[in-house]
Amino acid sequence: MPAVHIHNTLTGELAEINPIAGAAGPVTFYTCGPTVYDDAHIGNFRSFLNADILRRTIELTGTPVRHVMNITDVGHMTDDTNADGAGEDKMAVAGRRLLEAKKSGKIHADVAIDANDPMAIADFYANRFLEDARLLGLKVAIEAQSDPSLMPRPTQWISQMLDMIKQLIERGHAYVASDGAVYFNVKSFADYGKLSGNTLENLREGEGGRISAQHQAAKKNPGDFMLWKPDPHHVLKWDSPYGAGYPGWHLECSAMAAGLLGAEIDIHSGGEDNIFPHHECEIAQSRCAHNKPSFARLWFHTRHLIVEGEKMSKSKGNFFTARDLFAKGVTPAALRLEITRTHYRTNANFTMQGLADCQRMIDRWSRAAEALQAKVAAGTPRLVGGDAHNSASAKNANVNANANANANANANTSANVNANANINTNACANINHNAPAGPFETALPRFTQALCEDLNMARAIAALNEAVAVEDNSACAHRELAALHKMDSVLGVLERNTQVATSGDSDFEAKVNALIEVRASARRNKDFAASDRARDELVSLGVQIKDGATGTTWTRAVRA
RNA sequence: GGCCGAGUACCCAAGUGGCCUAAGGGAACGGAUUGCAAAUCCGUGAUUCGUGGGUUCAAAUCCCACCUCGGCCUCCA
Repeated sequence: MPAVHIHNTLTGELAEINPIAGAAGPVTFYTCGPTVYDDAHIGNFRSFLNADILRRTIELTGTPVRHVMNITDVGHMTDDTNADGAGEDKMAVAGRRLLEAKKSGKIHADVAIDANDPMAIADFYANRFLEDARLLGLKVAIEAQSDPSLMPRPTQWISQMLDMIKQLIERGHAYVASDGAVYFNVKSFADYGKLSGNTLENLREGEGGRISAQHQAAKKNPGDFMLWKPDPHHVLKWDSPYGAGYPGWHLECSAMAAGLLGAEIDIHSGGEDNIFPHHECEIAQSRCAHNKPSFARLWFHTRHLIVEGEKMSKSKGNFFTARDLFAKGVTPAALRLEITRTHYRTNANFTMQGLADCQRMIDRWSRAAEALQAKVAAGTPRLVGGDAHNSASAKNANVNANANANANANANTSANVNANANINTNACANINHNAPAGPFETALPRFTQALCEDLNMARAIAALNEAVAVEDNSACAHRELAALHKMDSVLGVLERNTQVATSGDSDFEAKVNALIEVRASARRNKDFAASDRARDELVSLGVQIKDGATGTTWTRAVRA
């Protein structure tokens, strides 16, 4: 198995992933998740899904991963000029927006939520986020259903944050300033700036226009950042030795990563905008509080997504949320592929055309999977040795394929296949070990290699596409299907290539099915004028029909 | 102003010194199929890599300048 190599923001070089826990893993991986004061947009999801692709790639090479992603339910400050201190909590702003959304009908008025309760707002959006994330195949969100600790929320970690502050003060890295707030002293940490390439000199005071003079005056150095803000009137506050208030937002990830993964971790990921200040500050806090030579060994940052060639930002309002797109009829699979297929360190250009391109690719892969499935079910593979072929094995084809996909890391040599056969004695009963490797088995090592080289998705996808274009009946369908599933274990699209149901679908479905029946009977009677009328009507309803060997199927056409 | 990325066909996008007269996908066009379509299948497609110089036997790839776009410089994935 090739080792995974990833560009490390901290060193600027390609680094091999060598788990702290040893070669057998697990790799400890922390991802900065969303702040749930609004629905996550596709740019957010690009960062989360790239982390998911990395995690699945590591798993593809046989190393388990312990992946943690926070859901931030503490409001970060919204007032730009007071980013280091006061300002309105985002949850309070979200509450107002919720009320407006209800008024305008964007959110059903009967959604029971108290817009004045920040925790209720956070819960509301966290649940919507988790729905979207699971639809998109974000593995950590799926795992969190059985182990919620994998997606921690900072409001549950306040005491650990206070412990860290205490440590930092005791070790001389933090101080209580004249304004009552606790700050981290950046001059006490020599490596401050190493991640972002910023030197304290280059961080010219106030250049971003977001530091208030009032707070600057209280700090020892202009670059010092807040660890605790006493504010007895804030919407969210906790007791502390420094007065009732709330923690500095960089602290939450440090505390949760340490608590759930360890004081030193293998990988930490986020969007490129997290590099500075968020991750720079995390490194400073974590290393100083825990007295360790490193925090995360490897920093993985995804560049931003642009939309139809233009910059996307919340303030401009030209962004899509995942659910916007699902409502238009975009499949989760197509969205997942569209926002992960471009290399994570380049700005990806999201387009509706690109979404359609991805859909066509996925549809073709799905057909290939179905064709292989059918061959497996039909017992097509030439059998070697004994009574392997029976109906039970055909019935289990699906299960078998998945079992193989998981166990069969490198199906290139017969030795490997035999090893797997021993593991899955029954499951592999009708595998033909003597058949030559088919196109998918041949593509798998190329696919894996491409991903191991800094997640080269384009090359991995090309390897798969080239395999799909080749028909090879001499290969064992079982093994071919396993190889295809193995590739999809990273891409994660085959399982979610269906449109998300919207409310009111059942009436619509009945109407569509009726029209399809009208058209079918008109065609049987060779009344083509009538059948074309029915077809036109279906098109105007936004329905796309496909005439297949077994009848007519339909999907909602994707609206622009 | 400082630091950091990127510009490859109509679109998305690999390739970072010779296997490049540039991968893969989509669009378009031609063919097969279809009552006609859609879907599907097959085929065609950049002598050229933002612009101008330079280095080299050899450049999309290295160097210099310029243009354009994006990110960070204490809200942001």
